[in-house]
Amino acid sequence: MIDINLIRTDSNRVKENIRKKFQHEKLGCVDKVLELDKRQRELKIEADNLRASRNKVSSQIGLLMKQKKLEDVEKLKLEMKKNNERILEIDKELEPLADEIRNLMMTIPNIIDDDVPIGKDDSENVQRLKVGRAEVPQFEIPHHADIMESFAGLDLDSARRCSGNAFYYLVGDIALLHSAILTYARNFMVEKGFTYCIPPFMIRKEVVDGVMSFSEMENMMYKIENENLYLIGTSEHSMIGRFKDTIVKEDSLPILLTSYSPCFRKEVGAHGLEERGIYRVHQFEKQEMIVICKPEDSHDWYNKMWQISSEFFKTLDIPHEIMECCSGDLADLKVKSCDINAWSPRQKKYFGELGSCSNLSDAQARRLAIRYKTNNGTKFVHTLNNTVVAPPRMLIAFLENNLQKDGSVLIPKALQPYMNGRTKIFPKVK
RNA sequence: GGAGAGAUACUCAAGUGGUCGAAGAGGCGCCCCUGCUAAGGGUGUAGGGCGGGUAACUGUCGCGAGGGUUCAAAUCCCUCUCUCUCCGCCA
Repeated sequence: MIDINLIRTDSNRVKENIRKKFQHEKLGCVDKVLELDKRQRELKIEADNLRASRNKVSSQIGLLMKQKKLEDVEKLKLEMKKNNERILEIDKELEPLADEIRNLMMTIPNIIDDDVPIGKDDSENVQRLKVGRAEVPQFEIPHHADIMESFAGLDLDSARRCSGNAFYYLVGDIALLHSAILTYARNFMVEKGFTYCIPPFMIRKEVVDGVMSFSEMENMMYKIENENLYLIGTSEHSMIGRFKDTIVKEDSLPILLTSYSPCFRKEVGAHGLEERGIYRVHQFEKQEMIVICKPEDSHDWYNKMWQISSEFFKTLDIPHEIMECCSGDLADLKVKSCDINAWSPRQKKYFGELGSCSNLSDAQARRLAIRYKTNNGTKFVHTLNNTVVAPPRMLIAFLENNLQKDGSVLIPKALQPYMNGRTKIFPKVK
């Protein structure tokens, strides 16, 4: 939700932003908000004036009561009855007006950053950076599910029987690798100055509404039956929720956190849920980074954050690219966002979303009332989030890029301490 | 799950129908004292949301949320939510 003042003072900018995002059907919302807002203010002024006179008369009545001038009191009471009827009328008209404005405001997207590339959808995202040598080896790289199976490391059949489609068992070295990557990622972030945090894995509806748009919620969140609780889709949700309705100290900013959590996603509407392997699943684990900072600093933090991800990937010998999301691919709450895609020597292209770095500016802060105090009043903070690593997906890239011709997989130096010093793992199944 | 207590501004906290933007305190500003620190004395100051006004200023709403009673509600009534404490259960 953007500041309504921006619509009042510079509605063209808001409209221009909507055009940039190719959501032309929402252009009418802006004028509608202006119109409703005008009417709302007119009514409010009238009601405020009526209330002012009521307040005045009420204290008069108090005085007259003391002087026992009862007939005057009765006269005034009658007057106020009429007064109140009109107030009630106005309130009735005001009530749906406020809801309508709020609903419209919720659909108006956040103002995107000036340097976000303009484009309709993800096909127009722009490559910002390429790191590592994207090579195709002499031998053929099998599908990641096959690689895992060669290590006896993946059991999808049992997972389907136990939990259904898009669940998985990781076993043995593959499972160890999974956990090693997470632990490594956690320590990596702590060394960058981030504080490690384990958040709740379920959150209340109010927090859900604060951190994501309605359509995202519908497609992602699992609700707990008979409870006002949802399973988190990412620790970002509970990490930002941690600050709901708080005023943080100015000198505590920026707040740098790295959190671990399992993530649960319905993936409704996502294509290829039936696709083989563990690319798209209902449950995965993730190390996340969160930054809460002053508005003027969010731009810089955004750049720092995706660079940290890139550096992390580099230490795991994963060639990757940073793709800047174009205007049309940007979720409505986001000001700017980029994906980190890993090289797939099997598919011979970069593949999707091993991580996603976003600047939400004050969108979440506004909804959740997260502020900090300055010399002249309180201001909304800015919130940013970025994936450090989500191991199931990372495993795909990791295995493909570190696979050797003989079927073994190299463990990069950085990861070796977390794999009991092993430099290589070997397939179990011939 | 059972029982009890509570929710007031940045924080703590007083306040049971009219003079409550809401006592008091912390905080914050300035000054003094103490050679650091901890602490002490004096003095000043502000206060949230939404409106109107170039501005000084001004109107209104606000005391967990939503309803109700009343000319008038932090205060009375109803419903709901959340928090804390104790007990129970359990990694």
